[in-house]
Amino acid sequence: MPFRKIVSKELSDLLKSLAHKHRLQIVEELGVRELDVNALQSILDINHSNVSQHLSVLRAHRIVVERREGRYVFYRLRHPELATWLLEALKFLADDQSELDGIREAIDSARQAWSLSSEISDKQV
Amino acid sequence: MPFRKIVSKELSDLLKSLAHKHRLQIVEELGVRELDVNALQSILDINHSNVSQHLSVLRAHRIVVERREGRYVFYRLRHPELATWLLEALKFLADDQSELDGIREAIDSARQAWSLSSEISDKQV
DNA sequence: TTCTCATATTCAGATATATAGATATGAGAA
DNA sequence: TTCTCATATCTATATATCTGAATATGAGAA
Repeated sequence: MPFRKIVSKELSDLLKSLAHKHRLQIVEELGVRELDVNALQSILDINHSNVSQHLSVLRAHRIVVERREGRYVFYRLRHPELATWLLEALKFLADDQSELDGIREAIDSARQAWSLSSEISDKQV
Repeated sequence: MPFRKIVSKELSDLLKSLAHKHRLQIVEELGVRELDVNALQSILDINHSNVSQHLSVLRAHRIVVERREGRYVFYRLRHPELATWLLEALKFLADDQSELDGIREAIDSARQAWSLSSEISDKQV
C-alpha cells in the first residue's frame, strides 16, 4: 500500500513547515487577521530577514497567500481553519504534566486569546 | 502576552516530534491497533534501531505509551484521537495541486484505509 | 544456575538538514 | 535618483537523522 508512504511523506512535509515556534506564531496571528511583514516582525520581535525566511517556507508549502499593495506585502492563511486545527492539538499537551506547572494556564490563556480574536476577525470579514 | 510564545514553543515541539514520515506512519498504525517494535519494523521497513529511536522521540513527547510483555514491548497512542486529528490535516494538502497528480488519489486511499481500520479496531476494543 | 537466542534500547560516528544573521538584490514610491 | 519594504543568497552554527556496534532484558534450554 504505497499511498500510506506517499501520504506520510506529504503530511510530514506539511508538519515540518509548521514545526517552528515563530512560524506557528505567524500562522496563529494570520488566523486572526491579515498582516504585512512589518507587523509580523513587531509581533515576533525577530530579525526582519528572518521573518521573510519563515514566510518563504510557509509560502513554499502554500500555507500562506500573499497580496501586494504598493511596497507592502500582506499575508493571510490559504486555509483559515488551519489555525483552529492547530489549536486543537493543545489537548494533546494539556494534561497531567505536573512538571509543566504554568504551561496549562498559558495554554488556556492562549487558546482563549487566539480563538476569541478569531471570532472578532470573523465578524470583521 | 508571553503565553502565546510559551504555547508556540510547546506546540512546535509537539509538531517537530511528529514531523517525520516514519514517525507519522507509526502514529497512524498505532491509531489502528497496538503493535510491538518488530511489527512496526516490518511495516516501516527500516533499520531496527532506527525504529527504536523514533519510538524514543515519541515516548519523550508522551505521544506513545509502552507496555512490556515478556521480551516484547507494545506501543499504543496515549491519545488515540491524535491519529484522527492528523488525518484532518490532509484537507490542507488535498486541493488544486495540479502538479501533484497522483497525490490526491493517494490521500483519498490512505484516508479511507486508515479510518476504515480505525473503525475496525474500535470494534475490537 | 549458566548459556543462548530474540527483542529492544542506547551509543558513537558520519551525513544531512535547518536556522539565524549579515549582506546583496529587487520592487515600488516619491 | 533616493528611500523603504521585502526577498534572496551566503556562511556559521546547531539539530536531526541514519547506520552499525554495543548494551540491556527476558525466555527457554541445559
